Amino acid sequence: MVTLKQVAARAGVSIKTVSRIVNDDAAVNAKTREQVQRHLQSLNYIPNNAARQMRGGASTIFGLMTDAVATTPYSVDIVRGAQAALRENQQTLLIASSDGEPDREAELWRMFRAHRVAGVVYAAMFHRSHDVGQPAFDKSIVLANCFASYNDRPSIIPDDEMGGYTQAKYLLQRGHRRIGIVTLIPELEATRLRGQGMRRAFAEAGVAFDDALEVRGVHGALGSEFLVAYDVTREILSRPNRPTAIICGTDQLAMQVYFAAGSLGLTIPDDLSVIGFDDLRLISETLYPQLTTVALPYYEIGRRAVEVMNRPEAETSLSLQKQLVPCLLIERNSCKPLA
Amino acid sequence: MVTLKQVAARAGVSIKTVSRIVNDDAAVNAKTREQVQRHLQSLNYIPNNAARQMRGGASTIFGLMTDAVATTPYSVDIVRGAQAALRENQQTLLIASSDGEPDREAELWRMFRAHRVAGVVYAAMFHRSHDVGQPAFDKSIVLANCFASYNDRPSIIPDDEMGGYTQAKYLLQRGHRRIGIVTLIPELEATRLRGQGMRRAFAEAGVAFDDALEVRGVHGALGSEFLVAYDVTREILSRPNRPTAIICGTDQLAMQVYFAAGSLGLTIPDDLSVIGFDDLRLISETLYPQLTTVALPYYEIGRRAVEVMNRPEAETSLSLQKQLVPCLLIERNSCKPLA
DNA sequence: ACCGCGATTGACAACGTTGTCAAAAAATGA
DNA sequence: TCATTTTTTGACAACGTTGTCAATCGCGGT
Repeated sequence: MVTLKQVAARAGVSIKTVSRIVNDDAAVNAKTREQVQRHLQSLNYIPNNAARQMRGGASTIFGLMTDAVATTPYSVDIVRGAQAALRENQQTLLIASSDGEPDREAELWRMFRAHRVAGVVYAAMFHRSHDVGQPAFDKSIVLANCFASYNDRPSIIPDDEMGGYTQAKYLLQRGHRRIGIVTLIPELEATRLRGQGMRRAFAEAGVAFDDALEVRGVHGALGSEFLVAYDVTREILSRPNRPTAIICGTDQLAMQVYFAAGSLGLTIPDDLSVIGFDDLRLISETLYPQLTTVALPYYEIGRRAVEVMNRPEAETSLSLQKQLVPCLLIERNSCKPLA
Repeated sequence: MVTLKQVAARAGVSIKTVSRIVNDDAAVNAKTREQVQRHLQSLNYIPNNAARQMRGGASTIFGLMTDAVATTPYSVDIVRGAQAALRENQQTLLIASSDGEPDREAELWRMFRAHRVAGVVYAAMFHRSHDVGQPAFDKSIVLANCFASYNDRPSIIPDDEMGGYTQAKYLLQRGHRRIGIVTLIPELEATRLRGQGMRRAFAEAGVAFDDALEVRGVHGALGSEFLVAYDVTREILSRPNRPTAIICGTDQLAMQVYFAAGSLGLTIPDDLSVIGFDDLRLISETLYPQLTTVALPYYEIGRRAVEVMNRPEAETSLSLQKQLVPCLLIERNSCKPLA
């Protein structure tokens, strides 16, 4: 690799002068600058980051650690969002995934510290609580899609309560009263919050919430789930007074709801309205008819996480500790007002 | 951050001695070692990678550049595979995405060079041809999911020809003769190769290939596609002598085929067999009945890409220039032998 | 010609690490 | 005991960069 020294030798000036030009630093004679620049070009000089960092400058590398569960592929949008924010400042991302193993996670922290990263985003693939056991890490840590149980770290999470509220309100406003709910695993923070939001919407609309219409669409422990949405949906749709709409915990569940409805001869949205969650475009835009859903703002979460990290500590006031990112409605064709 | 110097001062030995212990290098007196180790622990020393690298050691950072189109979320498995391979050697990954912009791509190459990465994996989100315009880069570059048109770089790609062959053979072996094909955009390398593979399977089985049953399931240019699989499938299923099975270019297309079949009162797999491609678990395992499909080996592609990069140049013989990774059949419940 | 000034340039140290080589200490053999 | 070998340790340089400070240059004013 070409070094300043080599360029300096070729150009017949001192190392420092070349350095100045590279960083377009202090005043350099226009003529010299031009000369040297030519050599920089022709030798294809690129500054050595390691040397720069060692010299004491702020590191431009950030770390991103995920607990990577491959079942939620769109969560990588967190990474994309983070990269977009980093890009603005010419920073880069060292990424690694712990696969959920604590040993591996400790190893990664060491690795990040070895690289002297300027900060770390810890991104969970499910909205959940997570305690980063790294008091030794002196740089900023921001949690994305998860939060510390002691609330002692800034964290960026989706506003699931609002998401549930939005789902319910959308259907209630369109006249639906008997609304089925196919939920995710109750252990998930998301499930709890969304249920809360739905109940708030029902209360606001003055409609009684019918617990009997709320069923689990997923069974099994986290990590080894299996879907039962097809069966349970058939069941609630076969009841005497069947619901006119169904709220789903995931677009994936919505997919099974579509099939269950089809198997009973019900057409969406004419006979049944369906609303999803996540906006996995792969599904929501492919379903027929396309799915009205509430988007999980992964991209925005990643973006904000980096933004918070780049902000001077001072600004990271208490009010920013836990940032909620809105979950917005994406209207497509799977819902219909009740005549 | 704690340095060797600080540890040395505390332990009352020279910097070099501490260095030796950190790298459990030459012979060090057992007693000294133990003493110093205690201080290393208590001060929580972690070697500074930048300094190490500057000293001349091989860089442990690799670069991964993607052209990130968010529509194929599972392609991130390439990243996961790469990380798995890296992990074995304590190496790490600097990732960045060009978003398909050449300017941005050039910028990223500079960035990778600035960090003196030991090699770069260029991963495309679609199997396609790509020419890395970086002759200046002296480290190894491996293409993943894409290949150089001059074939001058090692590249790891899915064996799409075999994939298409597998799809067709699977159905032919089960007695299907009239087989519909819902394809991707013809511009894709994958489309061409799979078609080739299918024709090979038909020829081997002595069955005439009916071009009339091959239809496009996607319209529009790359990047702004829209699905028409639902409509075209309904069309071919409405013909007098309708196909008994359908081969899909994607699980996503298969999803629409399911809905098209349902809309005509056809049950899968009893009235129609369907076979997909990609094995997007989000879809293939959620469809009802679950989808038999051919897996795109993204994870393996990523793993091998790093493996090739870590191999000394010598071994990268010509035979390795273009590595095909097999696309294996994942058997589920969407196909049925013809009675 | 001389002085002083600003503009331009360069010598040198330092960042944290490790390879090289020599010095010091300990162990061995006579 | 002393010479010799072996083990253990440390001084120093170097990697590529930039901050500090001093040196040099050009030029206008006296």
